[in-house]
Amino acid sequence: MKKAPGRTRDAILAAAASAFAARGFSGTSVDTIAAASGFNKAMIYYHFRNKKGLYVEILRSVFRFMGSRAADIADSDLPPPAKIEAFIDALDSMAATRPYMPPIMMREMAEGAVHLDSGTLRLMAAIFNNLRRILDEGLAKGVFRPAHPVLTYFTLISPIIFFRGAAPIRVALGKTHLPDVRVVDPAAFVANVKSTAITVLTAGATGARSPRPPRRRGRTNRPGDHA
Amino acid sequence: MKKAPGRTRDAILAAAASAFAARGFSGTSVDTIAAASGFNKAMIYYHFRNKKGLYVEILRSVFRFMGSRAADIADSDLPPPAKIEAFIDALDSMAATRPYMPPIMMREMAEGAVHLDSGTLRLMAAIFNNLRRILDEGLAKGVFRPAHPVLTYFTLISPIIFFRGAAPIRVALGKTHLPDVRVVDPAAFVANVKSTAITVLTAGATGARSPRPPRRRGRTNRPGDHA
DNA sequence: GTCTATATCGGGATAGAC
DNA sequence: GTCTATCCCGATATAGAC
Repeated sequence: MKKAPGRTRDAILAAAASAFAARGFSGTSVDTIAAASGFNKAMIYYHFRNKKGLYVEILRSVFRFMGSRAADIADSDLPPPAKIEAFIDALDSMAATRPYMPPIMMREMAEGAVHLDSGTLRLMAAIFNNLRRILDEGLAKGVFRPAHPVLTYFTLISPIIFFRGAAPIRVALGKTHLPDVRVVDPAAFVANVKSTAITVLTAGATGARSPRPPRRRGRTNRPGDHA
Repeated sequence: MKKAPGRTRDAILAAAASAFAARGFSGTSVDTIAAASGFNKAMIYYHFRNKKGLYVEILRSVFRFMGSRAADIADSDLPPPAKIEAFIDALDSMAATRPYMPPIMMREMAEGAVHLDSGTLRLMAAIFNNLRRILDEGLAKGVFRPAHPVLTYFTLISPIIFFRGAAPIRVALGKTHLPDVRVVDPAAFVANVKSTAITVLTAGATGARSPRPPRRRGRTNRPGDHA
């Protein structure tokens, strides 16, 4: 049925990503992945060295992709605040497009990145460094105030990853124990993260012109959207 | 050597919490926990039903503790902004005192809370509801603007959990790939989360008197980090 | 490249002595 | 309450046919 070159590999990778996201590395059996991919278990060992090899391959692609997007944004000619917004948008759209990313990232964080070889760690560091470049540029241009890059990094990344990654538990809790809580639109959440970031970064900057005054768009924050 | 009543149980719980945090539920073997606790594997099955029973016991204690702290704060007579700060402080001090908490929470989020029975989910919901009470009180008193509780919840929780939970990878990355990055003081990070939260919540509130004008302490944050 | 066995072993769980 | 010994399933990994 399925014969295209590299197709098998991709099917396995896709199935594995979802499975690893849902149940973690050791919680996922190779048989499960094989079944989900539509192929046999032996194919996994044919295309990848072993279970960990498959897992690391996924991690690498995740961080590589994020790193290249971050580099594109940092290299662009957008003004720094727009770069920050683009950075957040990119992160969120990746999380939305590839729902396996947030859980996998959360698990790796919790695990202390023991599965990450030096090359993959470099990819992670690259993402951070691109954010740092944006911050430095904004500072040099006088549109950002000084901000610790690590602190900023976590403040931007964590809400997106957490919100997207916690989607299943969020809806489960909403249905059973918090039925009166209005569902949160992901776009509203992202808009909120963006406007928060911009305001924090631009407030008190040395430079005169704040190229994009922090206004709220969307109805993230409107009278009466409390519970 | 160790004979005090309930001491064995506690030793097992402590060893299990660390192990589960580091390697997850299925990544941790019962033998490992037994060895770390100083007891034998059979003792685990004597004191707890099975591996999952032990795990759920830990989850329950975590959420119960957080829930009771949150309730205390919500019930206190502090002004709402101080309650928010106390809420954040409590969360962070729990994460600092019990380093196993952030990783376990991150893993449970990623897993969609499949290990959580209805009772434990109620405990989680209780934490959220206490935050919501604080927000409602602030709104009623005119010191907070309307804010969606879920959005606020994630914005407060995720940076703390992420930052504390990612401590191992943070230092590892810092040493190997980002040697020039200044180490972030957890206290500075928490201060930043607090001042951001307060400013966001109080900005544009209807009420006249803001019982605690959002001033920043520490140098994490300065003029106008609202949004 | 893809499949069907199958070897091998780790780990959850229990029996039963002390 | 605590230990040793053991059962046994499930999961990684491989051999080898097609």
